[in-house]
Amino acid sequence: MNKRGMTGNFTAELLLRRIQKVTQLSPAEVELLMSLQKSKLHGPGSQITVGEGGDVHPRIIAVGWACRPRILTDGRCQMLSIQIPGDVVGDPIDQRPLDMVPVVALTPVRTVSAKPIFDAIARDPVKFRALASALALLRRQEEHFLLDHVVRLGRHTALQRVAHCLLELYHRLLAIGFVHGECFPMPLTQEILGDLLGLSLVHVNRVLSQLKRDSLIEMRSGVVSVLDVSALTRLADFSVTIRDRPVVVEQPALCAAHR
Amino acid sequence: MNKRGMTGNFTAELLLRRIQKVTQLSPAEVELLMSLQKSKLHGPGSQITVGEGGDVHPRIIAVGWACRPRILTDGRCQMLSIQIPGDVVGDPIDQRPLDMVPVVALTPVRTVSAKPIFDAIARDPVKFRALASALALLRRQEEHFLLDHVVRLGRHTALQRVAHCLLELYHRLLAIGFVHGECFPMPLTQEILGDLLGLSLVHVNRVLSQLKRDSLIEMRSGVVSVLDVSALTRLADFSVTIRDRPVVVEQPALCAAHR
DNA sequence: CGAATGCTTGACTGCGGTCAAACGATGTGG
DNA sequence: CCACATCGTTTGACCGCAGTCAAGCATTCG
Repeated sequence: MNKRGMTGNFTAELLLRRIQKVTQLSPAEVELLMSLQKSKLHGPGSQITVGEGGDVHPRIIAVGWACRPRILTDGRCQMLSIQIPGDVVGDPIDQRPLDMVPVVALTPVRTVSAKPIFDAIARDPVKFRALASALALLRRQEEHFLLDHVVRLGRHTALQRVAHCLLELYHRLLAIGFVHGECFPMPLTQEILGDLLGLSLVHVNRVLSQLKRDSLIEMRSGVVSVLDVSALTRLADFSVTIRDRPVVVEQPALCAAHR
Repeated sequence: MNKRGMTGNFTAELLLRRIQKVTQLSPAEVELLMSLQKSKLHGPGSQITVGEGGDVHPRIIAVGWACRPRILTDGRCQMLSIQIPGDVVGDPIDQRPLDMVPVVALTPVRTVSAKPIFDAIARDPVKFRALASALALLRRQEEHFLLDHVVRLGRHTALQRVAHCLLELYHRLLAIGFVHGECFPMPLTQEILGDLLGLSLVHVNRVLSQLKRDSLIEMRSGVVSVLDVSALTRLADFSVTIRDRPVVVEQPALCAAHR
């Protein structure tokens, strides 16, 4: 159904779209990405990256949303991240702790194995040089979201956290073409949002109601409409730093900005 | 003053001690580490990693404590991490966002340039193979602390956050031989602790008072005594996962533990 | 239809923030 | 040497954001 009548490998197209916005891939690399097969289905609650033997399998999310939960001893839960289509999980390079954490499907999720990619890069680093650096960029983006997550949890009010989270999702979904006008799909329940943002289910609901009341967003049946991006951005102290190098703080004077 | 009468390069000894607990280095690698010179002094509030031109310089902290602050638009501050002697900052490999963030001295800090290390690894990856993998391990440890930080900020009470933080510092300082008995140096002010743990200065004080009142810790003039490690560990839901592979969660069932 | 899941609302409570003042230690200049 | 400023800690009073408990509602599904 593609305009160019390709094989219709919907899977890698998202990742490809994302990568090609920042990196020029060689034909061989594009071909490798488009050749990925063997998609696998994961029901909600099942682990995506951890295989039967306990070893980690790299996979690309094609459809559905996932997360990386950390379960506390009292049974409560804190999400480290949210994964959406086009995200690579279980990246074996560097054995990063974040990628060693189990990834759990939140909706029905369809993935393809990314092992051919990493095998190819390991076999011929030169030929797949651009692809490797594109994946490194994805890793950096992920860590960037993690740093934002820390600030969000540490210093933002509930209102700011929800707004900031919606904006992050807005920009991430924009990059894979999932935003139509000002609307995007948002299958996360309010309980999951609470576990992500360090809030209670009830309070997430109250905050969302307020955002709706103030006409900043709309939300119906799994679809969010961001009515006022700039107002939301101001409210959430959100900075669009999806680029390569983060902004460097001007002042050497630590927290001298304290008034 | 060393038992073996070495050059007395106190600097790299801490890093060396840390590395040799987990990795066997070759004589050439040890020699490289011990040959590092040109230590530089940074006053409190000054940036360590960012040089004059805005480029990032890798350095090893020899003396003093530092942090990675994120300043919000309203002037408040959230620390992403705390750095202690033996920590490598501004690691250029992978251009990790965390290592691109400015590192700011909290006390007077003495560092040495780690550039010779990364140059050597780039020049002869085989010869300095063990050193490279040791540095990769340090990066992983750092990311591990970051993940803990997220959980701490998201789901812990003020009491747990402070306890958890003290335990993290306890174990990190233990690894570089800075813990004597149950005491260790702790030059962080309560304001900095607040900025690290997402709490107000006042509340940090209240919590510390409570921990003292309950005889879990003592604290006088920049020295902390952990009186009851196990009680503190239980209180803070702290897990000692400084090893290579993090523990894998048993249950595939997401947050089914929710009672 | 009932059961399960997720959303919404209200009442109440308490953890932790804010404001303010005072105290102790350290340092500095007249 | 003392007066004074600075920095960090400590304490009290007050308040509000957000958690908890509980019930009711909406939607989907078997």
